[in-house]
Amino acid sequence: MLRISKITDYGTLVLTHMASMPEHLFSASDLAATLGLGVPTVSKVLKLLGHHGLVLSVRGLHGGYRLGRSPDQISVAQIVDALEDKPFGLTECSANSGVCSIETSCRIRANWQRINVVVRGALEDVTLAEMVRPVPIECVIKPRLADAEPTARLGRQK
Amino acid sequence: MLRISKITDYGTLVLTHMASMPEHLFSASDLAATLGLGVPTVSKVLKLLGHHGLVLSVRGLHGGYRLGRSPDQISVAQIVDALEDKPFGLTECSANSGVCSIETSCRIRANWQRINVVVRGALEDVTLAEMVRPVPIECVIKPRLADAEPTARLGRQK
DNA sequence: GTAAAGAGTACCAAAACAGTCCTCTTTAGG
DNA sequence: CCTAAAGAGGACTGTTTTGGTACTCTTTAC
Repeated sequence: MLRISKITDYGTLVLTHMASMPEHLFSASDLAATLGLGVPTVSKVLKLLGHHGLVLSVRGLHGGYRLGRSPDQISVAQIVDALEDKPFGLTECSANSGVCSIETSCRIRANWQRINVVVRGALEDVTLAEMVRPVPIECVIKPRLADAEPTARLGRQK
Repeated sequence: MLRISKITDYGTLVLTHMASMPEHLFSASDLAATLGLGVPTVSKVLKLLGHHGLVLSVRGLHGGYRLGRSPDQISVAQIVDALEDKPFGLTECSANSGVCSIETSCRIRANWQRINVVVRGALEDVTLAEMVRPVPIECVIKPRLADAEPTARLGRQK
């Protein structure tokens, strides 16, 4: 359905927050409390990020996590790769379905891969450093394409 | 998980096949047989496509479907819009989670929207007409991530 | 009037997600 | 060297999505 999973969303949140103090050591429970997420959830995210070197862990008493490299060396694509369980791609290579015998399907797949390249480029283009930087345009009022719910909770952040 | 759903995949297949004979009237069962898909599945796809004007239906005996407009007027984005049930966007606006009160989350969301724009642009850029055109490269053996031949039109990144 | 074709809706099984929990290892501090 | 805090690694489970089907109604050529 063309969405990133919740866990990836959490990942960007966690990493963005950590990027604001790149040298600081954060415990999972600290982060959970600060970001308003569950401790087990944050732990899971951090474990996965650790596997890909996006964060470094320090075990033992007074352990925690810190950023694995500088924020401008971490792209959104890397976060997605670390947290989404399936490999990147808009389409499953439908290679094993019988459909592949139809000659048109081959052309279709090639075109989807072309699209994939562009999408991935977009994800690689945005780094954590940019996520942290204040956004030029004001970001509060701007509605999403189909933002129906008029909850006013966004008003507090200016 | 950053994938299009199967139904969208089927939709591109069906439309691509129809685009090869834009004036011809196809019955759902014809298409199902040709493409090796189930009749109910193809029906579902065609019904949804019809709601968005991508195909026109002719009811009654000897009825069927034909393309709603010329292949170069149908973009992949339109197919996605017709067949994915949630509105386009990589992220749910996490509006209702408590996370929104954190000030960084606003910046993150703005950045995700930037990414959304690029992704959507990629989908809007590819038309059915292009999907039908023979692909320059041979496409059978080529593995997934390997190819990155940047088409001039698509090369928006960097 | 009938049969073929689409329209609309409801339903169910399977897969994916999200979140939690449990046990084991590491390590600072007393 | 014992303890408690923190991470590592799995396993598990309830819920949501999805994919596919089925059933009934409407339309229309002959």
